[in-house]
Amino acid sequence: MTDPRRTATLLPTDPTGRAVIAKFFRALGDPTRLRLLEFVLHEEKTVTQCVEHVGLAQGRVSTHLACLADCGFVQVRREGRYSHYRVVDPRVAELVLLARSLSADNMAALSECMRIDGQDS
Amino acid sequence: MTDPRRTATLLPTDPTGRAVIAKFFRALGDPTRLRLLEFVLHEEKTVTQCVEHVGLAQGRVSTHLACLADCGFVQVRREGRYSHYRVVDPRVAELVLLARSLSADNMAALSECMRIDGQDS
DNA sequence: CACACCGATCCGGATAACCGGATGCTATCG
DNA sequence: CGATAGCATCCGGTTATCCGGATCGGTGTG
Repeated sequence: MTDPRRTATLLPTDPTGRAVIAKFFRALGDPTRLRLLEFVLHEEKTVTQCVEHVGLAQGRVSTHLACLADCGFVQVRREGRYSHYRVVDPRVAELVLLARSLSADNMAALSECMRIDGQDS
Repeated sequence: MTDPRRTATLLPTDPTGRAVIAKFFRALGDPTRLRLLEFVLHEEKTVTQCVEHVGLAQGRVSTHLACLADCGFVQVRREGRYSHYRVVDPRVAELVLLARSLSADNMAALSECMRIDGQDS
């Protein structure tokens, strides 16, 4: 940021913003972020609460939450020295549920797919 | 396949299969795969057609398609030496449209999110 | 005002994912 | 039956992503 030139996204590598949609999906493609998303789905949580919940370093959790906020999945509400995160848009839950139902029919193949996260043996 | 121990996914790191869902989303988190998915959304395409469409190496495209198939987004139909790929489940289009509508409201923040694909300046 | 608390950002290091090019396998064609 | 076309898989290299630990700003508290 602090970008002098406003040409940040002039030629977005593709006409329909596919790269942006891909980024959007990648934000959901991390177990920790998914976990955090579920955690703040129904009620506001502070960063510290999230840290306790997922058990990762505070800096990491803060970054994950900021990422989710950038991508529009969660909202931040600052109050004194606390930051409260929460999901507001109901389409978020809808999206996750749709993904869950879609992947339920393919759990086997999906979990054996070595082309993503190829952990063998 | 050829799996001696059937304990492939005994303790999947999380109870609800969050890791699998994350994998599922990551499959959609690549611009090329997204492009291929759209390409085979309404009609069957061979690998060669896909290669011509996206302009990447044949082996790469083949792998991308296999990945999409593993994750249940597309189906394969083998005919002679041709492999025809296609989207069958209508929920796939639904999922992508939902993502598009959700990200549309956050294009600005999303495209500037440096925490994913941090390409600066 | 000094101090503890909360949260955001920066840093190097480790791992996963993407890529092109080469190779192998099967099916069709001449 | 040799040659070729269509796909799938393997390989080394580059880039992105995730991580913990350290640091820095801002906010209350004693």
